[in-house]
Amino acid sequence: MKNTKIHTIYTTLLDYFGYQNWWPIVDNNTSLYLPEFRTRQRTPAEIFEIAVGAILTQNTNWQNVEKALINLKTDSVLNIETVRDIETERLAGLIKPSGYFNQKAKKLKLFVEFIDGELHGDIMSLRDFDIDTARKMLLSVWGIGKETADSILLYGYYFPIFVVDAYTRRIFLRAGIVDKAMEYDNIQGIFEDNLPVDSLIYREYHALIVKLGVECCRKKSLCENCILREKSLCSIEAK
DNA sequence: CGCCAGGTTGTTG
DNA sequence: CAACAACATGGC
Repeated sequence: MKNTKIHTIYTTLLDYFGYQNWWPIVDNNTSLYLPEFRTRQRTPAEIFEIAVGAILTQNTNWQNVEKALINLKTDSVLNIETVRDIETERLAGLIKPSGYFNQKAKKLKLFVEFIDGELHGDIMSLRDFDIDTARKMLLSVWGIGKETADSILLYGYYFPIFVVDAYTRRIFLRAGIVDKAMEYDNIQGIFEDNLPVDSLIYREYHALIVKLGVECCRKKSLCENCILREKSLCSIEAK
């Protein structure tokens, strides 16, 4: 059975916040969110940057990730060849602002090993696998879990796969649509079963969820500002 | 100063 | 299998 609330919340957030144009690309020391990202295919360089950003943003705010990406770009390190050749210690130093820098440096190295090995150096070739295979391939890489894999697949390659993150859990827990014990794939299924199979909708919806999470649905919620509460789509008491 | 951020992995009961 | 620890920086 269809849960129309899932789609209603999407259109409500889109009306209120507008298109988010994710995933950002860093240029001239700022993150760019361009309308063209909604329609045009990503270039190999962009896909690599999106994947690096997805790894660096694990449990880390974007502001810190942006600093790390700026460091990488400034030193011309944000490409497969250079990440392959750079010393792990120097890579870790460049991404220090994003936190967990030793682990993340290792993750970036292993991701490039994956591209070299499984994809024969061609990052675009992941597109040619079916969605389940591509996901399993990414999940086999140490340091890439479900959210990171799905972010790469959705925002890099436009595979129609819904990204579930901490904000998704929190917002839809508070809205009474998911429960605390629900697992990642289960929550993902709720969205995919109640929305058109459409990469653009999945991309914008997840970005809008993050927008609402940052602006209103924080750990200490700011319900007085929340459009979902205003539209009676979420009924928790403000605390 | 304490809290927290667009998670993942490893360990323990 | 669930709960918990480890990983770490910078902004508010």
